[in-house]
Amino acid sequence: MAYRETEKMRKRKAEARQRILTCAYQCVAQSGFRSARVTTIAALAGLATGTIYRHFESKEDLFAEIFRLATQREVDKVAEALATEGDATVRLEAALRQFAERALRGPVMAWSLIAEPADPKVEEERLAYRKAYARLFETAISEGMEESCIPQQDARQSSTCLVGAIAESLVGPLSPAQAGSQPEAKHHNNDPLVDSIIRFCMQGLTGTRR
Amino acid sequence: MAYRETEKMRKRKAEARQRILTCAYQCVAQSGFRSARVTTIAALAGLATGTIYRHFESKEDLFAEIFRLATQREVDKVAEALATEGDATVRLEAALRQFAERALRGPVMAWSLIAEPADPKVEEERLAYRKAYARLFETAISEGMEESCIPQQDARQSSTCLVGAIAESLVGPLSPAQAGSQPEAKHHNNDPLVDSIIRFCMQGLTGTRR
DNA sequence: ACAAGAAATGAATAGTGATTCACTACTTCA
DNA sequence: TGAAGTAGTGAATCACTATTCATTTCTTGT
Repeated sequence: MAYRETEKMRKRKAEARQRILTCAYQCVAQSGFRSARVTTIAALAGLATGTIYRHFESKEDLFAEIFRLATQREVDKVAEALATEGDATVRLEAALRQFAERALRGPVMAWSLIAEPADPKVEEERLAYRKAYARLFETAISEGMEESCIPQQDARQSSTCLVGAIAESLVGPLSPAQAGSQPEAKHHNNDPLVDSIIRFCMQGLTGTRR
Repeated sequence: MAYRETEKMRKRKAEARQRILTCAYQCVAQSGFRSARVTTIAALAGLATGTIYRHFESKEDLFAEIFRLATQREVDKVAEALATEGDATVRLEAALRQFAERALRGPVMAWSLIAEPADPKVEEERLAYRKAYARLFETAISEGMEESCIPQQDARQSSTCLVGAIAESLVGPLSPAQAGSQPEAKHHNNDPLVDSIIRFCMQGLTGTRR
């Protein structure tokens, strides 16, 4: 016997894998899934094309993983906003705001996550992603109903509507056609667009004019 | 000179074009854009593959046109529902219901129109399609504000939220993963799903609990 | 240093389907 | 009927990239 995988090698492989993910992420964040090429990613990572395939089954799998990562990041932020002080409506409002503002700040990635056409495996992840948001909101709505600051309703259905209303409102501003028109480093805090989305959503939830 | 396009020929060509559209429509309604093949469509229309290209620039163009047609049909129906008697809220509610119920009745086409990944030109049409709905709703909302049965708000923004909330709520039930589970000839009138979507939407609009 | 194996390489391959185009068949009109 | 022009045909081509794999380079333990 002569070669056995050692800790050092394991680590190096893990690093390579990580680097691939990072570079692929970068590609996608820069111009979406559609135009991301395996060859480009490999070059960017300083690896040969074939090497990608030692770390990932297929391009689709790689992309699905990127999607999962990007998603996790977003969902975590929203979960965080949802975990602050205040009654359910306050927390939900903060969460919706977080969702919308983050999307407006990273429009290409947001668009890829929300609306860009993609391969089946990625689409699957997308459904999961939307469900993750919906679940988060659903829980908060249920809590709100218990605290009775939100009237009785089908929490799952309402959360789906929330996700839809926000996503749709963002598609216009996010879609690549509009890409150039967004001045780069805009803050998007207190964006009136975000305010009116949130007003609609909160009204839909509470049935209370604001 | 010997051959000049005559009325008869013009008509025959128009018919062929129409037939292509019909067959393509059928393909899409049956299994979506992704799996529709130019060759299949040609065969279905009783034409050679190449003939398709005498009538349409490219597959993308053909599909964009189908999308436009299908869209027009749907939008017209919603416009119709919006043109009935009653105050703005009543009419809007009827329109939303029409939108949702029609989608549930023709799930494959609805999914293609709402969510199926597609080529850029088709995606462009999709944006237009969603905007067409939004515009319709927007007008009704504005009317409602004048009639003061709907409180003051950004009508465009709200209409976008409506479209998003409905579309998102339908994606789950329509997505091909669920396809088999829908018993074929279900009525979808008084579907509780539709009711709760509509409740959310109308609350969002009016801020009035129902 | 060497043998045994693992990892990396990247040019060549392959699958997929849209699109082309040289050719045939048809239409028109004198 | 025949010349001129148009429509229809469909097998062959092309474009695009993901993926493969024979070969090379690197690691490891003796």
